Amino acid sequence: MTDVQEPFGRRPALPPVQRTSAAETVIGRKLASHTEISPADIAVLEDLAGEPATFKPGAMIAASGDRVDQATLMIEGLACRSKILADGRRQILSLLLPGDVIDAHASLLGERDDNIEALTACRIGRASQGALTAIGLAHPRLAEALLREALIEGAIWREWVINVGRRSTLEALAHLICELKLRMDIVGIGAGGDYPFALTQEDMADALGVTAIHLNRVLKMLRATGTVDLQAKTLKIRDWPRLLALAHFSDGYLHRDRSAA
Amino acid sequence: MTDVQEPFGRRPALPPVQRTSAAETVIGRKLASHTEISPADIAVLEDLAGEPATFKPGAMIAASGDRVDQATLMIEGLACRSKILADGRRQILSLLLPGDVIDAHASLLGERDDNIEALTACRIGRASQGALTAIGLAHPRLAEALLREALIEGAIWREWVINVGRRSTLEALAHLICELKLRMDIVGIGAGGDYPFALTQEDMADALGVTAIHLNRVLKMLRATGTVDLQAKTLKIRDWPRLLALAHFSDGYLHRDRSAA
DNA sequence: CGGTTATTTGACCGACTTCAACTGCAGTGG
DNA sequence: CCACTGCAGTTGAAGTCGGTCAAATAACCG
Repeated sequence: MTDVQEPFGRRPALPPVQRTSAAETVIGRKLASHTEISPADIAVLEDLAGEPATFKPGAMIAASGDRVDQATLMIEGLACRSKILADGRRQILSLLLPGDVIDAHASLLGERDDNIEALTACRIGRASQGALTAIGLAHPRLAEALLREALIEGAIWREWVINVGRRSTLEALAHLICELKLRMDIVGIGAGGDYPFALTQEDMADALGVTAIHLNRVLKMLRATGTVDLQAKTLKIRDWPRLLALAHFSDGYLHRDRSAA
Repeated sequence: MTDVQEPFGRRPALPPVQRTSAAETVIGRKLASHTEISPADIAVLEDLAGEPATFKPGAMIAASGDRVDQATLMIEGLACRSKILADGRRQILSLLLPGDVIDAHASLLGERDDNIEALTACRIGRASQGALTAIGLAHPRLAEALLREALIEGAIWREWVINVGRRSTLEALAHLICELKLRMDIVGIGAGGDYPFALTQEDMADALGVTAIHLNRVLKMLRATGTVDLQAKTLKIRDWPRLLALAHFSDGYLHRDRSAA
C-alpha cells in the first residue's frame, strides 16, 4: 500500500498555466471562501506552483521524516494526513480536498512528523517555502489566506480529536460526512447532490479510530437511518437536517465566513 | 515586567527571582528553545503583554464563541484547551504550560471554537493581535517564534488524535505523561525530578477520551509498572526508558530542535 | 467541623475488537 | 472464455475493553 514515488524537489518552470480567470480554479475558490483575495494574488501562487505533479492512489506524497520545504496545493483528487505506528496501526488526521493548501509554513518545523497519502489519483502543485515567504511580503492578502488555511486546518484537527475521543462511532461517522459535504460545497464539488466519495471503509475506520469491521456495521446502521446513501463511491445526502442532528454537527469550526479581523 | 515564573500546581509563592536578562523568563526559555531569538525581542513581547492577569482554578480564560483578538502568554499555572459537547461531555485538546504562547494569529479566525480553561491558579499575559502583527515586521525573529509556537501546537494536536484514536488507555496515559515531562523540561519546571502535576483524574480522563472511573483503574495499572510515581500532585519518573517504551513515545512531534530553515 | 470534591472499588452491561470465513467484483493472463 | 488473484465489503461468534450505576472512602476547604 505504500509505493513511494516521486520525491519532491522537482519543480520545473514551465509555461504559465492557461486559465480564463484565476477565481475559477479550485485553489481560487477555496482561498476566496475565507479571505478577500484578488485573482491576481491567486495567479501568483499558482504560477509559483507551476505544472501539477500526478500521484497514483496509495502513493506517499510525503512521508514522516522528510524535510518540509514546500507547500502543497491540492488540485484534484483525495489525499490525507496520516500517522502510522510501529505496529502498523494507522490514524488518519485529516482529509485533503481539492483547493486545500497545506504546509505553507511548515518548513519552520524542519522534519515532518506525519505522512501525506494519496487516497485516489491526485494532482498537486508545489510551491517552495522560501519563494512563498518572499512573495507574501508583496502580496499580504495571499500571505493572510495561507495563514488562514493553516489555522482552519488546526481547527479541523481539534474537532477531529472530539470525533475520535468523545463521540460514538455512529455520531462520529455522521460528523465526518457532514464535514466532507460542507467542505466539498465550498469548492463546488458535488453539484446536483452527488458527492464523490472515494474513501474505503478501511480509510473511514482509520479516520475514526475504529476497526474496519466495526465501521462496516456502523455504516449499516447509518444507512438504516435513511439520512445518507453511500455506495459506489458516491455520497447522496437524503436528509441533511437529520444527519446534522445525528452528528450534533455545528459548523463553526470550519470558519467559512469572512468575518475576521 | 513580570515576575517570578513558578511551577504550576498549588505551591507556596517563592521569593521574586532576580531577572538579569529576558531569556530567563518562562516565555523566553520557551521561545528560545525552538527559535534563535534575542532577549530584546522577548522583552518586546513581554512589555506588550504588560502586567499578567490572574485566574482562579476552574475559571474560563476564554470561551467558545468569543472573538479572538489577543494572544495569550502562559506565565504561571496550568490551563487547557477544551471543547464541551451539548450533553456535557468534555474533551481536553491540549495542555498549556508556562512559557506557551497561543492564539498569536487566531484573530484571523474571528470567533473561537474552543475554550481555554484554567486548571490551577494561572497568571497570563495578553498581547493584542494588531500590535503583535505590527511589531512582527520590525522583529522578524519574534514573528518566527510565534509562528513556530502555533505550528508546534498543531503537531501536538495531531499526536493527540493518535493518542485518543489508536492507543490503548495505558499507552495513551504513559504517552501523555512523557509529553508533559519533556515539555516541563524545556522550560525548566520540575528540577530535581519532582514534576508538579496538577491534573485531576477527571482531567486526565477528558484528555484521553475515557471516563474518570476507567482512568482510575488504568492509572493503578500504570503505577503497578513501577515506571512512575504519581500522587499528591507530584509526578516522579521512576524508569524513564521503560515509560518511553510503554508509551511507544517518539519525541519528533515536539520539534524541540532548532534545526529548521 | 461539616460539606464539597476527588479517588477508589464492585458488579454489570454494551461497544468495540479479534479471528475467521465468505461474497462480489475487477483485473490479468492463459 | 474462464481460472486465478487480490481487494473491498459483509457477516458471525467469542472475548475484551471501557462505560454505567452505585456506593464507600479519602482529601480538601471554608
